[in-house]
Amino acid sequence: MSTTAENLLDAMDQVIATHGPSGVTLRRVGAEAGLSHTAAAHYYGDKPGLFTAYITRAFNAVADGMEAALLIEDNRNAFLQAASSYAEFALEQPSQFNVMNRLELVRVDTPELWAARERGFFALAALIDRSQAEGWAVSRDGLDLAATTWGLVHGFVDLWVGGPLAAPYDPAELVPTLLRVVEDLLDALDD
Amino acid sequence: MSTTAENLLDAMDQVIATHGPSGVTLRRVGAEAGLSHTAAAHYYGDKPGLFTAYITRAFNAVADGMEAALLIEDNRNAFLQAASSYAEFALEQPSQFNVMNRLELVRVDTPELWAARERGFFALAALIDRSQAEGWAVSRDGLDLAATTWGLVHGFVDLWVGGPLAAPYDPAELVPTLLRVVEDLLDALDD
DNA sequence: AAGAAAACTTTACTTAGTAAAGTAGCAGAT
DNA sequence: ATCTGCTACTTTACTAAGTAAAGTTTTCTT
Repeated sequence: MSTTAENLLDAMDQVIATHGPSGVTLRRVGAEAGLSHTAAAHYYGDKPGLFTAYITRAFNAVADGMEAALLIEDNRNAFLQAASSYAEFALEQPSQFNVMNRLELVRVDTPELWAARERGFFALAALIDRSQAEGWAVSRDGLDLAATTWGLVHGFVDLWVGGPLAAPYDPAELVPTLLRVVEDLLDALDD
Repeated sequence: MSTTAENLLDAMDQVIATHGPSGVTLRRVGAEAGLSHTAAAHYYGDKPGLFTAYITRAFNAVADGMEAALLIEDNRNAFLQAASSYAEFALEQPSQFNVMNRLELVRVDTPELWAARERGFFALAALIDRSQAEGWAVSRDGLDLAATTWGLVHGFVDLWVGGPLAAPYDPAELVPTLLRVVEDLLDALDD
């Protein structure tokens, strides 16, 4: 069973898919969910509030994937799993991925949003910590490594999904290509 | 001397800086430029048209930096110059950088926009071509290399400027850190 | 000097966000 | 059993903003 509030977030997926992020109106989201044009505002306060809830949910989904990757014991495989789960999320939930980093859509002073963002970052940081404890890239700063690896994966996927690399490339090639690149990066960062 | 049309694009910088990308209204842009609320629509057709012109100009500015980097004879230094010019553009023109990749804001079927995007990509591709001709990373696919290097630089800068890495990091450290990362990547990709 | 085109403005209409008040159904308390 | 209040919305109404269309003024062009 899903609540009315959750149904509104599901309606967002549909509205973004058909009308794009800028085509999101509270009226359309309400209509898509079979409710009045003020229903979304009732549950989430206003439009930024609706986007905040939507994006928070997306970050938590990404963080779930990262934390699942952490369960893999082999560090290299854990990194690869984290990267591919990020890419797969982008491919499977393009509506969510496309708006996740649009800070201007959200109410930035929302603790739940930052907590959701940090969950993913902390999972990556933990993996790096663990890898360094086992001798990988020990001469480097942990935060640097997190920024580098996250930056590469995010940038790569972002450009592929809707960016200028979308045209020349085949979506089915994203994950394998990304994995090659991440492997190279892991080797490059090692001492 | 600058034209009224250019003044409107300059007004955009100001409006985005003070009200954010979603705070851009034709009325505000007109007012900022000392014109009526329909002036921007007169010159650029409509709001997407205004953003298209604004973003096209930004891509051309980035491409200028990339093409300037191409003039450096040493390949490694050319890569580093290209990366730092990208990062410096992001730091100096945050308003422009923040909306450059927002495809939903623009009229995507605008040849000038794609031409401007391609200028930068082609400059990078030319640099990679040249580097491969001189023996660097010869076993790899050129497009792969372009995607990887652009993806890393873009992702890194994007997360630093306004993204989740903005908080823990100092802007002044962006360029030096990025250059370290790019050097590592260049070594990693080499055979 | 006259006509045309360029460079805007004025007016007016429609869509969308949002505040505020309203209503229907259900849950205990009495 | 009914009263009270709460939950879950809707209705109404107002204002900001995009945009079409027509109008006005200035500036070329010849």
